[in-house]
Amino acid sequence: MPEQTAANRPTLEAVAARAGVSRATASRVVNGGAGVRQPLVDKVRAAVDELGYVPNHAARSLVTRRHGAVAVIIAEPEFRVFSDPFFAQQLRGISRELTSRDVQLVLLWVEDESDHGRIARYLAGGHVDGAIAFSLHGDDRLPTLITESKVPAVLGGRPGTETGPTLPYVDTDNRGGAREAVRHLVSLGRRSIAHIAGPGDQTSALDRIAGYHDVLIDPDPELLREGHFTEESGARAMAELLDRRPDVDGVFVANDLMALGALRVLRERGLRVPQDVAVVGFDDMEAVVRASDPALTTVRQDVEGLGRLSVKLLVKLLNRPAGHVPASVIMPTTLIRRASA
Amino acid sequence: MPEQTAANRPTLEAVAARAGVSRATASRVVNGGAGVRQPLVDKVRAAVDELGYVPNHAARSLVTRRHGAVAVIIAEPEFRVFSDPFFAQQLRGISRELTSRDVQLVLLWVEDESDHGRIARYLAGGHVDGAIAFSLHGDDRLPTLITESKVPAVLGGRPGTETGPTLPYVDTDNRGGAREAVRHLVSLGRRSIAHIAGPGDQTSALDRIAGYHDVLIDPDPELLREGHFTEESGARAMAELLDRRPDVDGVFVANDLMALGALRVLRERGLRVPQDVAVVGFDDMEAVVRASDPALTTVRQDVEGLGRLSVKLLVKLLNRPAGHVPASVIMPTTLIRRASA
DNA sequence: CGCCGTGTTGAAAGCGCTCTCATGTCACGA
DNA sequence: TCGTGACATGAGAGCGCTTTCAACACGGCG
Repeated sequence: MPEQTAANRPTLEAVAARAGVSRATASRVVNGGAGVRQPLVDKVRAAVDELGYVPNHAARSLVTRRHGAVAVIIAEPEFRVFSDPFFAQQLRGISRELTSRDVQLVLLWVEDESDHGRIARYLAGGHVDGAIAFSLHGDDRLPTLITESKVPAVLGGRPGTETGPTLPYVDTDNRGGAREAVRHLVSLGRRSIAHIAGPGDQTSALDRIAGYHDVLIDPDPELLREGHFTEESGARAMAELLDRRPDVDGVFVANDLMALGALRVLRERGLRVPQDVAVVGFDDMEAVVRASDPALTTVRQDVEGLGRLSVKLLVKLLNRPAGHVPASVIMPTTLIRRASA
Repeated sequence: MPEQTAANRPTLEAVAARAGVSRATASRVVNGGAGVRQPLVDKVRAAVDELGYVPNHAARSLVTRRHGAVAVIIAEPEFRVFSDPFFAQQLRGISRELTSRDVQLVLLWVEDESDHGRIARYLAGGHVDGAIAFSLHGDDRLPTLITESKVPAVLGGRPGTETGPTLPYVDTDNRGGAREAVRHLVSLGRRSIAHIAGPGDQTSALDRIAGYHDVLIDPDPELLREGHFTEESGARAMAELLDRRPDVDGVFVANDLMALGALRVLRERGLRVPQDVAVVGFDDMEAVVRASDPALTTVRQDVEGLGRLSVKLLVKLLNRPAGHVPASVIMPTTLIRRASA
């Protein structure tokens, strides 16, 4: 491969000349070689190798109107992205899946509403073939914005109370997973089963509450407490719970991190887990589960799989017969039984 | 702004026609309007607004050979990205700084050496104006790869034992910060000062060790223990330390997370901090520091600033007079005095 | 009054590629 | 032998933009 800088890259023209074919034929070979006879294919391939030819993406996009790139929009205030592996893991799933399709990932990090204009402009600018937005909160205007930009897009996580045309989404079966967790506690013979929920502006938290209510009809409101998905808020919720309902013998906690806090408080109060109080978490986050004592029984969700799935859904959307929007996808959960329940 | 899909976007031609000027003049206005008289500037601006014109990036790149995009290469095995806010924070700094310059961020996540080919191809493909790679380990071939791709690039963090042409980098003053930490312990009158270091394949860990040695000439090797930057490894190192050198009265721990583990062990052993053993961490990671008891004295590094700085350095590199490579940049640290030392 | 420099505008080339369409080739059947 | 259809190939248009260069207008100066 000859020495070359960004400036003097060989063009398809050069490849064609070297291979003794037309630019059109060279182009066909570079794009798969369909409809070109083998000897010519070989010649062109050889020329490509010898010259170190790499197609010019801008030129290609100009004519194909495709970009081989997808925007990933993270709308999340700083603290959550940092405290929660959830995002990194989902992003990794997306990254892997895009990579395997040879599609680039353009990261758009939205800090607040003041960024909306920029995002809208970028999407409308037609720089990407599609978009994946994840982590949306109840009142987020982002889905509307994205819809208006006309860029094919999917959401990671069920959107909130958006009206208007909705985008397809992927999500974990939060409600079903919660049901399974609570049913498990019931099957252990627990009578006073509490729920430490996540923040009410996130659909995942709401869905888990719904699952709790699916199984336990009309529970004492004191048994339902809200945390912020952090260890500390889980501890606080557990403490309050014990103060008001000392008879509690089972707790379904909306995520593992809060469950960790709950376990700590139970330990501090001298209560045995699972004998006195059985605890079930949600997520099956490796680092957290490993740190827990006793080992945490929890509802596993495949976060990386969620990321991958969002890409698959987007791809389906991009290849759809015009006007047909694919259905949203819900990923199943698995109850992982360990020592805590 | 008229209804439009990705397909029927107005072109510069349309804007020019509507404004009653040539395409060339319209282009000048769109790109700042230098050398065009005010009345025409206004007319073109109006036409742009009325038509909702957005320049076609591919067409522009094709002629300017610039892309308005930078690749950010994360080379890190899964577990660290997740356990350590360091990366998200640095990424956010980069994202913010690029956004403010209207440059897009293309994320390339490198899992292992098998991805190197793909990365090299992408960089050589000339899709981006520059690259920022961060989190490199001692034997990483990535810098070489990047250098060979001829794409202007900077590194986040001092690279390891690479030979050959090195890329400019940004890094925290790990050595200076470590010196400051150890000097502080000395100033407190501590006599047996230990160091719990990070893994030996990372330059940041090595530099902090060097800083420790700068202050303490020829310390007992037993006072130096290695961890993996995790809470647990910090605890283990502290336990070993106490077993072998029960006289230890000061510890400089290479990061806050390990310091947290060290504090836990000290507490478990009934030792008072700082009275019996003074502890200094490194990073000043908010979430960790908040969880520590007593409040952790630590060396603050501005991680987000590091990310921003890497962008600034790259910009300098891109605008350099040919052949002139800007110098690497080291960011200063600050000792934050709290209760633990 | 003519010339020249300065500043503004437009015509047109061309960035590197894809893709349509016309042309050519070849095997086969009539 | 010739026509025919299937397939392979090349010529060339054109994607939307920037940028050079020529043309032109205008004012000041000799």
